[in-house]
Amino acid sequence: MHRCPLTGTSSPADRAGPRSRTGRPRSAEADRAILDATRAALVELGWGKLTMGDVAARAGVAKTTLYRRWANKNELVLDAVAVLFDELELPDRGCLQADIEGVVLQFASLLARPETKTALMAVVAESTTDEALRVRIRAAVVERQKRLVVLGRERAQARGELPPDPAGEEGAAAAGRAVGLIFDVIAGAVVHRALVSAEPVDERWAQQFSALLLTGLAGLAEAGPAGA
Amino acid sequence: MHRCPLTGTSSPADRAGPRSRTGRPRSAEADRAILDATRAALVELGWGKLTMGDVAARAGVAKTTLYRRWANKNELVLDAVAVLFDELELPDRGCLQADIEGVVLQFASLLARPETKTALMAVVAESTTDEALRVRIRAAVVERQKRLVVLGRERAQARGELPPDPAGEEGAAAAGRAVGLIFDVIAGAVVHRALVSAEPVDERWAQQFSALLLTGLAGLAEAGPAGA
Amino acid sequence: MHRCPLTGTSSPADRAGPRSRTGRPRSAEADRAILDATRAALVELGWGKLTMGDVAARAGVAKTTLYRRWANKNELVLDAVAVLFDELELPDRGCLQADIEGVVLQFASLLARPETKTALMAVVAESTTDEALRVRIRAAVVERQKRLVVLGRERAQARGELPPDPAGEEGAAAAGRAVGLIFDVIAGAVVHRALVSAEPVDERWAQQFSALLLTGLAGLAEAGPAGA
Amino acid sequence: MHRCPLTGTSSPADRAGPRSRTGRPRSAEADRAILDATRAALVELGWGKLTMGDVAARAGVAKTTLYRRWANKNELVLDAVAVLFDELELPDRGCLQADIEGVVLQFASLLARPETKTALMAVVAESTTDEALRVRIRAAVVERQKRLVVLGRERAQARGELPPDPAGEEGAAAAGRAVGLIFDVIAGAVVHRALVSAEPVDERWAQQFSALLLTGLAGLAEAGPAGA
DNA sequence: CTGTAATCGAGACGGTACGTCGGGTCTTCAA
DNA sequence: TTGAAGACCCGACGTACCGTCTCGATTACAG
Repeated sequence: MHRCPLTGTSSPADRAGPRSRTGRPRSAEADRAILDATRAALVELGWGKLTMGDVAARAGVAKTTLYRRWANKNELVLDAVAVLFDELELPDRGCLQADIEGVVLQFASLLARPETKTALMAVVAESTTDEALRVRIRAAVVERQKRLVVLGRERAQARGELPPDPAGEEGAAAAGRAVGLIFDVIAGAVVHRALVSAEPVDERWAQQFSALLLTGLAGLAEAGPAGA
Repeated sequence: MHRCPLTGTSSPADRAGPRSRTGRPRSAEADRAILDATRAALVELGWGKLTMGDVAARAGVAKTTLYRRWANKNELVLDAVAVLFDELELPDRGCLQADIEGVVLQFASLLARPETKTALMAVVAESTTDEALRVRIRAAVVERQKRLVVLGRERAQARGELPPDPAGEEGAAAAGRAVGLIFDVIAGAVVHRALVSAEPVDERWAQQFSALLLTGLAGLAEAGPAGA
Repeated sequence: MHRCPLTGTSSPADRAGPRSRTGRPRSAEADRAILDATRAALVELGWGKLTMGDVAARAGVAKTTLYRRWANKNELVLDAVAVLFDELELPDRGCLQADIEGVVLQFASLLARPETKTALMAVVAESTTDEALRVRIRAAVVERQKRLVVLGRERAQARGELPPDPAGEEGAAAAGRAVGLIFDVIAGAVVHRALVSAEPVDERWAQQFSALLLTGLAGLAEAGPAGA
Repeated sequence: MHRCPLTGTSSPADRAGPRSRTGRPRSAEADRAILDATRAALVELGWGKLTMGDVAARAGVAKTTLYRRWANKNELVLDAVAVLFDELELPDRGCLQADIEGVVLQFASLLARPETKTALMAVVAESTTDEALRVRIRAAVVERQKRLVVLGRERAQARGELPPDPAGEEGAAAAGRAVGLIFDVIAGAVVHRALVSAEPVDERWAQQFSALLLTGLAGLAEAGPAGA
């Protein structure tokens, strides 16, 4: 296969290996048009009814141009949706609970967008039988969100709301595990409520959840050094 | 339309509307064979490559027979997978934390099965553009799991690990919200770790997660009566 | 391959082997609609621009229905055009030369029809690399025309314009060779003038050609018994 | 358009309109390589499966280079095949019948070559819907062969086997018609036997055909002055 | 010896058709 | 009425060629 894995930042037009020195170069504008068209098609049609031919037509591009860049619908849609996760930020709201509430609501509003909600689950579903896609998801989605957790934790430690990371190699590993745990709890709870339970993630829920998590974190911090 | 919505317990062969009194009765064996074939196909092919024709061939049945019982692929797969959730139980392990750990590991091992993991996410993805399917999912999956949370909570209250539900209509509502929250946190975290982060849900993770949740619940119980 | 060779008379719907006793039978109307549509498309578009999709659309039929009956464009077009050769007849014009002129003009007017002219050469061209097609052409076109030559010869013999076939096995072989030769001369000359030289096959040409052939036949008949 | 019609003798590299005095000149070697590659591809693949890209690759040349010289597949293939007709000659075998037999066998052996047989019919088929191609075929194939007929006739007249052309304008016209007729009969019969009837053009057939034609010509010569 | 102008290989591009596959329906015959 | 078989319509798939285009790099001739 001549396509190489997405690093999470490179544009697809770059991904033709070592950039062949000869021949007509790939059109960067086509890249942009295709991704825009993909998002538009997701909004209108949803994952299930989105077709490669339709995306090509919307982008004013030949189908071959799509397939030259992406091996299949999964990878195209993932790339199209991944950039939306760049919008997530962690504004400083003064205290940890407010920060958590903020990120929960922000994430929830991202999931409320039709292109995100329909695409994300579908791509995860496909990734259960497609190792390459699983790797791409980690790079394009998981890592992009995890850094928010890392940042929030550091900020809370700076404020004294959480104890500093334990020293040593083992301490770093424990901190890493904590970040992973927290990330799965936050993202998992929000996604599950929004898409599986199919109930609204509103202010009240965000507040209750944040309270639960905050207390839990405090307990974890106490027990952590000894327990883990 | 001659098909009626799945209640979550009835067998598909029962669902032929007013049950015609004449003609050849539907084969119950066909039902079983179809659902078995569906699960087998999910394991081998995953959701994306599973086809109705293939399921019919595996089951030794005509496609007509499938469509007489299920309106489409989504509903068939959902029914085929839903019964797996009946395996989930809540054995009494003596204390709340152990109970939580138990249910987490049990759910994780269910999600580790290829037919569950690929089908669940796919069906949820489809449900974002299919209201009927969303309803079916609630009945077949969400409610089936939620009762475990309810049961666990009652058991913990009986043991005195959690305060009893507040009285009154408003108290019942608050209790309901708490169940929903806890359910989304547990199921969401496990699903997210298993499928999105794609990392193992092992004893250590289950223990850490349970500790986090337990502390959180205690805090919630204290603040709950006043705060919510 | 599940398709069997054309016998020249059977309808394509019959050609599904031993006629499976089960399942929905093939639509005879679809057969007719497809062949009609093929001829119409040939007239409008010519061989080169005729597409399977377009034929299907004209016939109000799915592409799969075409492919279920014919393996490719060549075979479809051949079948569609072959029936036109049934129109050729040999009216008794009283003497051999007049009969020859008649058949020449008749064949020329058949070749003047756009569907015939574009299709015939194309199919012959393809047959140079497709043995199965070559067989089909013999059955559907060559044999259909050759019988006219046989008939004309018999009639001329009855009139005493040509000597009777020599007796014996060898005589029959010689007669067969003569028929083949005459056929290739007539059909070849007309096709070549019409399509390669691209000049009109009019009364004058037909008369000249018939005179040439008639004299040649007389000479052949004289020399034949001894020379061949 | 910068391409001019083929005269039948010019090399494609000459045909760049007013021949710009500046810039890099076209590679004559490329011309040769392309035509060779085209013939090779015809042999291996036949007309139907021959592709421009494949020819370019075989010739070690870019597709651009092909299209700079030939407008399309038809014209390229025609040019590639046309030169083969230059091989046809008319060796003096002493008498008219022998000359006819010679030319028939020679033409038959040319048609037996796979590149000729597949290309000739295909190009003729295309020419039924392409006027420009028809003109090209006349120049590249028809005229090239017709001169053999003219030559053979003159030789036979010199030998006294055929009467001399009648004098006057009308006589010249009649002679022209006779050449055309003879040409279509010879070429048509051979092509038809070889490609449509798909039977061998061997010595015996050639001899029988020549006898037929010779007698016919004699009769035509007698009747001609009066009848035409 | 420097510019101008055409060529060359390479390969991306917009199109059109291909032949196949899957979804879901319909038709026939047998049970 | 159900069930197996299989034809049907529809629409998308991913591929293959077409003929065009844009690159960077050559290669001639003109000044």
